[in-house]
Amino acid sequence: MGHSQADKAETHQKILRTAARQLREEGLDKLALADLMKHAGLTVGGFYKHFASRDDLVAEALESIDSEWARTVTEGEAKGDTATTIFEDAVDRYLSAKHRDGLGIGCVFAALAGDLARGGRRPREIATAKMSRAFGVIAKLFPSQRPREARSRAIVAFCTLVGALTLARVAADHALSAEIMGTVSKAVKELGRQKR
Amino acid sequence: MGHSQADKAETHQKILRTAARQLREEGLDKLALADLMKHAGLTVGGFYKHFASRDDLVAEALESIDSEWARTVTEGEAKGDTATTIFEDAVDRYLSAKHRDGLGIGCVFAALAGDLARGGRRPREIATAKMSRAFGVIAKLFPSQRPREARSRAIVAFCTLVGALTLARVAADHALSAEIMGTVSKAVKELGRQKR
DNA sequence: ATTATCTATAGATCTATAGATAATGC
DNA sequence: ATTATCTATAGATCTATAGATAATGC
Repeated sequence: MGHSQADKAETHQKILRTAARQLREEGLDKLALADLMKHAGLTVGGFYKHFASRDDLVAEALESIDSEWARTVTEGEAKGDTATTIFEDAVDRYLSAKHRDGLGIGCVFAALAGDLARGGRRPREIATAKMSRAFGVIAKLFPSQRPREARSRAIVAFCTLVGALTLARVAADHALSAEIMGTVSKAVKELGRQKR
Repeated sequence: MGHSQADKAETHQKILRTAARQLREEGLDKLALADLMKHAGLTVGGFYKHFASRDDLVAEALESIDSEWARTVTEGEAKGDTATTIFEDAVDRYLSAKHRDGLGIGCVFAALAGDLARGGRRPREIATAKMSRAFGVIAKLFPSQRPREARSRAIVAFCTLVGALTLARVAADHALSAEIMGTVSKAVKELGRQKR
């Protein structure tokens, strides 16, 4: 049982990582603190030395989830990929069976947008900032388009991807789920290829 | 305090209507039976004369929510509107401030897709059937397109609309919320106007 | 006689706190 | 001395059920 400041910081991060996953898997309201702490290898009593309230945990955990889009772009640029290649790789990864079936490590909007829409001001503001950033990152991947067109298409692409992944997760029918992902993947890639 | 069979059937419908609204407003898991019955003008004790379990209520309530799309099409055809007009009116209504701010009487997917994705088999199967029907209804509004194209575009349109409304509800920033709805509205209408 | 509704409550959650224990760090 | 963690629990939920009451309908 370590108690050093370094140990505490590590514990804090461990709780956040666990919460970030469990929130997306279970929903904003269903995550239970005792269960969270158990998954983090701790007990519930220690929780309030790390967070002033459950709401604070949720806010910090949401903040800690960073966009895959930004990471994908940085990696793609390091490899020298074109913007189109980077965008299409990101779309493939977004609309993959792995992402569809991996709620806990996936897109925060596909997992939690419904909860966030009903949520308090703070979670919604955190999510809004992430959304704006995503629009910006995607728009930059449409360099052959005029800036205003690129932003519009980025917004449309993002809404379409989030809607498609969410609905593919709802679809109880495997074939329908795959059809949604395949169809939308093609359509969204075309948005990125448009000139003008 | 009436107890006739007719009264009971009326009470049953009243509970369902109330639940259909409250489920969308609060989420699949947060609706509380005592609160539901109170909103329906009753007390919690009577609940289990109408439903074998909470799960049964949720399933029946989800079933009872019928798609606005089908109704819009029937009404439009009665007025003699063209398919394009019907589609674009429906898009305008879907991406309106009224729909965005009226969770309880709006699209079941925009309100509950996240919850449904995590839900049990039964709610998901009910939702899947509704989703398939929506794809079919929208595809028929694209009569100038070849059937397979029309279906693909209908799927893309529906995913885009659901994603856009959900994200417009999340956006804490009014301008951003309006930008999402306006941008997506234009783009989705273009999908309907394409020939080939 | 049957049953739709009511009041009341048992049992199972879940958040937040109290108090004990054992390690850190001045 | 301070504090990170533990065990235990108070108080507030929520689902489901028990038993009383008052109306229906054979």
